[in-house]
Amino acid sequence: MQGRGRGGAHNRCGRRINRFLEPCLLLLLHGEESYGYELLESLGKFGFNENPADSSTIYRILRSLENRGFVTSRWAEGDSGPARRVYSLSREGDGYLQIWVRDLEETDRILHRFFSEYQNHMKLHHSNGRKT
Amino acid sequence: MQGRGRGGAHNRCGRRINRFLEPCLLLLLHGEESYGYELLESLGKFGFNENPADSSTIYRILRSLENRGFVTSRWAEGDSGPARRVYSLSREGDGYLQIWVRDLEETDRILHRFFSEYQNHMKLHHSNGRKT
DNA sequence: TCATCTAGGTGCAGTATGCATATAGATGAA
DNA sequence: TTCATCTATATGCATACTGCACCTAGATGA
Repeated sequence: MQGRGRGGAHNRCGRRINRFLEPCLLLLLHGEESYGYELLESLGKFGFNENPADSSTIYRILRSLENRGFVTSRWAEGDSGPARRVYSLSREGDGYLQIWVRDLEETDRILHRFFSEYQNHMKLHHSNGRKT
Repeated sequence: MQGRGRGGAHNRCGRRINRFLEPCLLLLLHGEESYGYELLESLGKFGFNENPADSSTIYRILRSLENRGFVTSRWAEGDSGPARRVYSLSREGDGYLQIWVRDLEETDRILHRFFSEYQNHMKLHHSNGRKT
């Protein structure tokens, strides 16, 4: 992304899979608006059922996305329970999701480069007669 | 890993690809000792040539690995230049690398789950007649 | 009345990390 | 000798990320 002052864990190397919840939320909001509490449950489909996300993280990411103009929010009454802050993806958010997808594809390539290096090294190392 | 007090970006969800340099360094040290400055250059083979790691990060990860007993270090004179702190992988470090590999394989699965969800959603969404 | 569920949020502390900078030995050119 | 440069390690700072604890508050039903 654009101009930060300094510092922080953005993305030089270190290919952020931290902040991975962000693209998941963007995808969930793509084409269908939703709210924090519901999104929290919807995240299960991405595979971290056993390690569910912390609600505070979800709410903070949603507010951060709104501050950057990638989603908009409004208060809405539900069929039951307290009012909900309902989020919608903006055009900019749609573009940001595309950027995330390309970024994650690059992460995937780097990950596979690591696996390749690992397997190659272990094969050579094993033929050197070491039991690991 | 074992007992941290609280806080911190470890690995509930958020599957740390942050700290990704750590397994890369462990793999580089597997079977061949080396030192920070050399490791920094060797990291190129993992694919972040255009986005090289910051040396301070490398040195800090190495010290952290040593504090946790995954590597040991000694000072050594090289053929030229200042003395080097040479690191060797310990038995525990070898086990830690295995843990990292399994962890990254899980990251890979989650990443592909995301791609799958993305492609599936976009296919359905497209047939709904939206131009995105 | 009261426990519980739904819903959103803040404060704190610890971790992670890029950038700037410091230190210092080695090397070779001016 | 002096000085720039390369090699090598390290620290300080600011920012970002995030799990846990905790808070507020409406809705619901026993």
